[in-house]
Amino acid sequence: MPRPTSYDRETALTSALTLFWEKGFHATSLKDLEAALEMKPGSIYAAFSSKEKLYSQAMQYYFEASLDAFRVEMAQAQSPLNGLAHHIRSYASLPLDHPHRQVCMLLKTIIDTQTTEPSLAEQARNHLDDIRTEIAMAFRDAQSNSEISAEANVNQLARRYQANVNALRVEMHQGGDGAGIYQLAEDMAAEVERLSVAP
Amino acid sequence: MPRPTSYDRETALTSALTLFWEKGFHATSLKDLEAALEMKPGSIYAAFSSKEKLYSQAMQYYFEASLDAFRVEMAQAQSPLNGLAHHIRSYASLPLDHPHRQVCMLLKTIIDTQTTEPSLAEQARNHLDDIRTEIAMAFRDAQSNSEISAEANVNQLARRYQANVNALRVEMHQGGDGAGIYQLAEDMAAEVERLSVAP
DNA sequence: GACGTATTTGAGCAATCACTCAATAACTAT
DNA sequence: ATAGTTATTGAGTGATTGCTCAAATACGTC
Repeated sequence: MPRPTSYDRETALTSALTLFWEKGFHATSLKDLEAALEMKPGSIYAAFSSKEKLYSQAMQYYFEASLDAFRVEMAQAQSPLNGLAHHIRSYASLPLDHPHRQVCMLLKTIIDTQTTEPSLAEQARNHLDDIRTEIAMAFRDAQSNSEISAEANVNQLARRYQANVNALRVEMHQGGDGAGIYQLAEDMAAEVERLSVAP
Repeated sequence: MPRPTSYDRETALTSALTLFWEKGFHATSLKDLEAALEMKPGSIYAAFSSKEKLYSQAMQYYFEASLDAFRVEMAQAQSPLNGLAHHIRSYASLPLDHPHRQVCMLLKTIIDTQTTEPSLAEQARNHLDDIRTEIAMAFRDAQSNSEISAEANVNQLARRYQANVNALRVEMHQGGDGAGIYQLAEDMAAEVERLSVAP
């Protein structure tokens, strides 16, 4: 009976995500969003309530997509440790203009909104915690496989691993030369592989 | 002959720095700055030309102070490698409410202004490069002392070191529990010390 | 083809943004 | 005291901010 929506929600969220990720929460205006989503202000507010809630939903979408992609990567890996090492190397081999060659959206959100929109920062923090838990699970899998030592502290390893990925992406964000970035990723991947115990 | 300025430039820059560091470039309004600097808009513009130039000067001030502090730390250290390891540990032992328990101002600037105020981002990048050069010099000193291997690539070590510090401060920025942070810093410091060759 | 429902429209809202400038105040030199 | 010089003042600039809402529109149903 009613008139159906003319926009695709997923497409709109993806556009919003790209824009927010690029410019940040404060520097992105509704005019920018209107252009990117090809929606008029009224429609945006009918669909997403507010700029902050739109950001929140775009971030949620990003988080779910990232986690899914990570799980797929791990499932396809030869072993958990291999998957983790490969994941790091995959960043360095991204094309120079790839949108993932920048700081993680969640990290950017925390830095951007910690003092001004604490609820967005908190959501981002929670998502990062969830991802770290997923990383810890991969290390635990490696433990179950006897790929790494049974005494290793998987939570600590996960924290270090995530810190490394964050640092790598921060370096990439600066658009640095390929060689330095590649070497850095290689160092970090090697650090993961060094955990492997002789079979 | 002329009327002297009533404000202290260094004090004003420090106040501006604190505010910008906390809220970021875009979320800091001139009203905020007027309150923090205790100056009226006209005076601010007479002294600093624009919001962007004020930010630039505050960042410059931050950079010089940071570099000076780092050099003092290194000069006081028992050895270059000791100094570098201690520097990392010093972050983790900072009081929980200390203003340095957050992401580096230069890193925040890059993430905040990369697409919107490219010249600020470039300035921040240059400052970070200068700091990395200083770190590389410390590693070179360690090499001269035969504290680390003569074959070590000091530029690569410096990049890794800086990446670690960035990652550590990103973790601290999230206000995480003391134990995890402490352990992370300890891991990173140990990584530096592991470079030491037997005497 | 007309009805009822829900979406889309876009001009326009008050508030805030970075910023300006003519007037005033505060100092030194004479 | 007075003159000369510069800093400070703060009301006010036009532009832009996030957001609203009455009107117009597009659909499925009967």
